[in-house]
Amino acid sequence: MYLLVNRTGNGDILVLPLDPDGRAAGTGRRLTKQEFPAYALAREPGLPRWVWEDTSRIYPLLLTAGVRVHRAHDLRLCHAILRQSSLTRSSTLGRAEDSRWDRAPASEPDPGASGSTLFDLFDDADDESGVIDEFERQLAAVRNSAEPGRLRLLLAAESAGALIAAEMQFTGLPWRTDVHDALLTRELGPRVGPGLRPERLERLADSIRAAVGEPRLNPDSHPDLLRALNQVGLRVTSTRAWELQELAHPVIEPLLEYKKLARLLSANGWYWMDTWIVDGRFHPEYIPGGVVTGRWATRGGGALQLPKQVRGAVVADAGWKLVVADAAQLEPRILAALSADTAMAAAGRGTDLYAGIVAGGVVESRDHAKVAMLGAMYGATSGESGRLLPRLAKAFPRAIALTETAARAGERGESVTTRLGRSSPHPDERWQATQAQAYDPGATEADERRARSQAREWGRFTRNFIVQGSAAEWALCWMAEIRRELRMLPLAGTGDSGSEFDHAPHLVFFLHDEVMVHTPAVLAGAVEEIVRSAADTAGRHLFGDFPVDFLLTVATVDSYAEAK
DNA sequence: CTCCATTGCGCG
DNA sequence: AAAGCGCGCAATGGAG
Repeated sequence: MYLLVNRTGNGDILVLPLDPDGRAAGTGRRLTKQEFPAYALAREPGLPRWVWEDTSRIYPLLLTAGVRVHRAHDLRLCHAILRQSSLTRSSTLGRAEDSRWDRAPASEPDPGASGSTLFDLFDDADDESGVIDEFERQLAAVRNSAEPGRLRLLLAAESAGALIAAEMQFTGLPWRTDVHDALLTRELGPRVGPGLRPERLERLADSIRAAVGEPRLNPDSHPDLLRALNQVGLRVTSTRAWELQELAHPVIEPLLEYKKLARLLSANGWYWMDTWIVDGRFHPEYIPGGVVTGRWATRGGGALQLPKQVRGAVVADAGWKLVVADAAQLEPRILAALSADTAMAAAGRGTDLYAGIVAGGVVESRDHAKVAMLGAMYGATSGESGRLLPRLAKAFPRAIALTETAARAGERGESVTTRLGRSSPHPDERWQATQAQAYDPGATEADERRARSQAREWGRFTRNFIVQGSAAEWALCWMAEIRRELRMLPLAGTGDSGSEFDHAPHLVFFLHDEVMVHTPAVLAGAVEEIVRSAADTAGRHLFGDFPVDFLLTVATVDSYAEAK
């Protein structure tokens, strides 16, 4: 059963039951914002699927009232998928002109809170039926597509992801500011005021200045630093660490150390801590579908780039544990399943996939296996990776053929589609124009070269899209399944009935192919079991009976730094 | 002053 | 442009 939720201009909530085809079925109710959570809670036992425009805007209303829902359909996210998918290209939704559903949402939080806003205009222009019509179009597009089952799974997974994202932002990641502060002080020296360098950093800056003989040099200025390096005879064209690493000169060691610590200070220093850690929790804003391939993005706080350096500050509460799980070699396993390459799937059965490739005699070392695989999925042509590719192609012809086919499609400007139906965007007009230019009778050699290089570039994008995007789908299904099973977990032993989320295991972090669950210590074993079985379930959802393993590394720890 | 591109580096 | 995908963010410095 569907329950459509729509917000009126004055902040009230309209709820309307819909039939399986998305048509109004029964009478609607008008609720105030305050009444809505209790209403939702009362309906949850019937496991309705809540249909709303934007989970990130409406769900916090429920979360702040302590109410969580099982299932949702996020119209904005699902629209984006169906609009682009080659599987629904001929649907009404696929053929329509751009509408408000195709425009980025205004980033104002809580539109109902203030009086007259842009949102009121929306509501006057787009009443209830606009939302119902959109939902009907989406259901029809799925129903009439060649792969309704896959698309339904994708939309459910995407929407579940939106629920999880809102919940994780709301709950936050346990973060010990005292541990973080101690770590910063150990590395950088005691905290100093804004604009000043901590002691350790200042000393390194002095060493750098002395080594290049420029007492006033600001090591944070790339142009100045580059000039100074050239001045002392170092033939570098940039100040990148990997390039400096190769050189022998007294300035190199302090400079590399400076760069590392300066990065720590600016990216995850005290200022970051003050800004993002509230009451012992890190609350990043996750953006489901924020990356073209379907991966999540984040806004603020750099949650997807938490350096290993500071992970020690992520510590479970007293009496609690962190269960950290990581899908091992996810993308190559996805590739094996996508291409039904049984030899490659076999190489990863019950073991590290790269080790399996070595054991099969394809290459000599795990490092070679890894660099060759990554190269195949990213489109490397030269170097070690390029040299090893033929051996992979011989051992795993189906897998490599799939990546090549995806690349060729991109080079022609065509889109590619993931396992569940997310399609890559088409290249823009400038790309098309450059290609057209190369076919012009008057085209120069340079025109052709430019077109070819640009075509290859887009080919590398589509080549990777199909793997990265399908892996993102697997990860969403995995996490959705974890969430579902966690909620069914009996909370015996915690002295709690289970309605209070403060006492139940819950997801607190997600990083492309890695999840973290914060759980009462007594339930850690059960959580590990759930995380593992959810991976198998996700594999079956995407690939049916195809015999591919999705191996996990799972660790129950007190601190994130202990995982891996 | 604000806006924007560039550089560099963190993550998968 | 590291050799090859996808991101976010901070700092700098030039342009307006």
